[in-house]
Formats: sequence, structure tokens, C-alpha cells
Amino acid sequence: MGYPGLNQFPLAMDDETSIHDQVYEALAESLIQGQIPPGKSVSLRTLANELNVSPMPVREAVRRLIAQKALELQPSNKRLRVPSLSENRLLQLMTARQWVEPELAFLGAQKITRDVIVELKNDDERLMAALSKGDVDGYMKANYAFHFRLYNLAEADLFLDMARTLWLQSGPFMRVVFGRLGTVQLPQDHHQELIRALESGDHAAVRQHMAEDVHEGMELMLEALKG
Amino acid sequence: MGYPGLNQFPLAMDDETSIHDQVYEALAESLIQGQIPPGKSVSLRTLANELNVSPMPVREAVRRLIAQKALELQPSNKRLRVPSLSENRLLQLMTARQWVEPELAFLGAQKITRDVIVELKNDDERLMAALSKGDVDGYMKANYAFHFRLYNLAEADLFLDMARTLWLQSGPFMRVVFGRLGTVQLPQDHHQELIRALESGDHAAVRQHMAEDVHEGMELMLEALKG
DNA sequence: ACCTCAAAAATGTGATCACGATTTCACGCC
DNA sequence: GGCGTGAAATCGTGATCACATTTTTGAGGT
Repeated sequence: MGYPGLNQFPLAMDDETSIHDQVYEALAESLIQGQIPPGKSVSLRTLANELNVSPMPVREAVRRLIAQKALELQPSNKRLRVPSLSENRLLQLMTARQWVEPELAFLGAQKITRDVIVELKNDDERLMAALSKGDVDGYMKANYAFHFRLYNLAEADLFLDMARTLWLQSGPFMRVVFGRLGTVQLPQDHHQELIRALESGDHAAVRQHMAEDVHEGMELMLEALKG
Repeated sequence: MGYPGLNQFPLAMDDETSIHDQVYEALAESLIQGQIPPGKSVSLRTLANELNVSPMPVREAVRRLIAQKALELQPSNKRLRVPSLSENRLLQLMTARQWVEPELAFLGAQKITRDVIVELKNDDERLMAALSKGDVDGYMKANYAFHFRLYNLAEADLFLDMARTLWLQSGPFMRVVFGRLGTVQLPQDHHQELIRALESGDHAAVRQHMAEDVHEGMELMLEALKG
């Protein structure tokens, strides 16, 4: 089970974007896609060297991620690491995701266009391809792309931020669980039904399918944690 | 309408607490209690001088608050300020508060003790006293104390963080609205009924009363924004 | 009085240095 | 060979400096 490590620094990013934003995006994407395992300790200087920046912008990016509970400072020695999930916290994550993501899907459905549906289908195809190849990392990436392509349409910045924070927290553990399960029994995704509901304009069905998709995925993680 | 300005630096805080945490707590409390108006611009060096620290820990505290959308960087000139609420964002705040706070109240109710009920009654008395004196700031403070005394019992750190973030965002605008309405017509609080439900162990009623309390308060803000 | 515009002050960002605490690791002892 | 033990490396935190950009200000002219 190879961890690809930190995401590449986004070279082609707008020059207007501050370094600390670029560092944040690189770290956030790596966490959401589960490319850093739970419990892994990280350090400011190490990250700074890997990204070829001074420790300063890394500190601000990390402070942001700590605020989102995507990283934590160990109380004992004040060192930085990716948090592990307790059952209590995982249950909260599940509940919160089931609040906000069906709502985001519902709002996004109202702004859907034919172009976006095509892109969603592409995401889902990449997801299926990754599944059949046993490519867990590809699955994580495609699944993330699919969900947030829809959520981004919602014009609900607060909800979007909440969802991002929840994915930041669940990403590392999700990657471990799905990697352990193997791609064979990964969530029999409701994406197909969701796309059909989007095409037919049935917004309530979109909400429902998203709720089921989230529930099923989190249920797998819960079983893995308890078992 | 006098704004008391920044909260005092928490002198009596544990020496183990890092400076940036102390700065964060001071800023966060000031924002939640609405002591900094929406649109108000702040600056790192000014804050650092007011709190007698170097700009460095202030930067980290501010970065945390930006992550919580309690502060924002204006895109035009990259300067720091307290955000103003659009109707869209206020509606999201209302929805999210109605998700998480009844749940926190429900969970907290299961851990309630006689001692905490006494403290909640004290909070509510201070709230009532502030109301009769027309003391908006006292009302804000007592209301905050009441809610989070209960929420703190819930042993749900994620939900608690979500609630804090939501209060950080609504605090400044809430203070403006309530200050404009005058204390006469402030939310006819459901705290009394909530306390009775806590005493009788009716957890479902606790959840319901909290939902109504949140809804009523946010409804006032919504009317103020539209009107 | 009122505009104009250049000098001065203030701002966020990033880099670098210093410090105390903690971890890491190799050397030498049992 | 295993195991403490001290030196060296690494850690997070805070302060200070440098820089480009923006805001504020104040003097001069009309």
C-alpha cells in the first residue's frame, strides 16, 4: 500500500495567489485524497523544504488546517500530526456530512447545466475505471471530483466550506479503510441514479440519493473502525 | 451605541497556553459577543499593539479566524475586516445553526447535572436582568454563556466547533440588529421552557425548544437584513 | 475653501534568526 | 548483544527585518 506522499506544488497557479494559499491547497488536496495517513506526523520545516518555501507560509497554512481539525497539535509534545478518528468523532462526521451534503446536492441540482452533467459523467467513468483497476487513489480522486463538482454549483459558500472541512477530516481514514477493503467492495455508488435524477430535474431525488451515498460510505468506515 | 472595543487580554490564563491561543480567544470572544461591528477593518500591527505582543502570534490567530469566516481578507486590497452578511449567507447560517444546536442541546441534556442547571438558571437571570436594563452587551454575553454551557456538556467536539464557528460569524451582525431593535423586543426566549425540559429529563423537548430559540433569533436578523 | 499630488505612514507577506523543549541517534558501558 | 546516556538534530514558537502595495496626510496652488 504505497502512499504517494505530498501532492505536487501547484506550479501553474495564478501569480496573484499567495504562497500560503498555494501551500494550503496542496496540503488540503493531499489530505482529502487520503495521501497522508492518519497518525502521520508532519513538520513545518520538512513541509517547507518539500515545497521549496520558507517555513512562514507553511505555518499559516497549517494553522488553517488545524482550525479545520484536518491537522492537530499533540497536547503532549506540541508536535504536528494527522489526527486519528475516534468512533465518537466519526459518528459526528457522518451526521454532519448527512446534513450538509444532501443539501448541497439539492442546491446544486437547481443550477445544473448539460455541460456539468457531461463532466459528472466523466468523473464517474474515471471512478469506475479506477475501481476495475483496483486503483484506490484514483477512486479517491474521482469520487472527490464528482461530489464537489456538484457542490460547487450550489452557490452556498458556507455549506461548501463545511463540506470541505468534513472531507479534510475523513479523507485520511477513508483512504485507509478503502485501501484495506480493496476496491472490489467499495461503495456501490449511487452516482448513476444521482445523474439520472439530475437529468430529469428531480431535485428531491438528488437529495435522497446523495444522502444514501454519503450514508453508505460512512457506514463502511464505521464498520472498519469498530471491527 | 458604544462599542466597547477589543476584549481584555486574558491575563489570568494558564502560562502553558501559547500567546497565539490567548490572542485567538480574546478576538473570538469579542466577535461572538458582537463587540466588533461588521465591516470594521482591523490590522495585524494594531491588534498586536493593543495586546502587547508581536505581530506574529496575531497572524496565526487571524489566519484561524479567517478559516472560520469570522474575519475576511478583502480581495481588492488584501486588507483585513469583519465580514458583512449577505442574505444568502445569513440563510445558510440559520440553516446550519438549526442543524447543529438542537443536536448539541439534545446531547447535552443527556449529561445534565443539578449543578449545571443551577448555573444555567443564573445565566438566564443575568440575561433577564440585562434585558430589563436595556443592556444589549450584557444580553449578548449572558445568552452566549447559556447556550454554550449546555453545548459544552455534549462531548461532541466537532459539533461544538461548528457551533462556535457559526456564532463567530453571526455575532457581529446579531449585536447590531439587537442593538437597533432595543432590548424590549428581543427574542422572547425559550430558555425557561428549555430549563424545565432539562429538569424533567425530556430530551426531545430540549431539542425542540432549542430549535425554536435559534429559529426565532435568526428570524429577527433576517427581517432586519431584508427590511 | 477645494482640489492635486507627492511624501509619509500603515498594511499584509515572506524570510530569517533566536530560544527552549523534545526527539533522535550513535557511542560506550555493562 | 542490549541498553542507558549525552551530544546533535529537529521541533514549534515568537520576534524582527525587508519589501511591495495601498492608504492616509498635508502642503501648495488655484
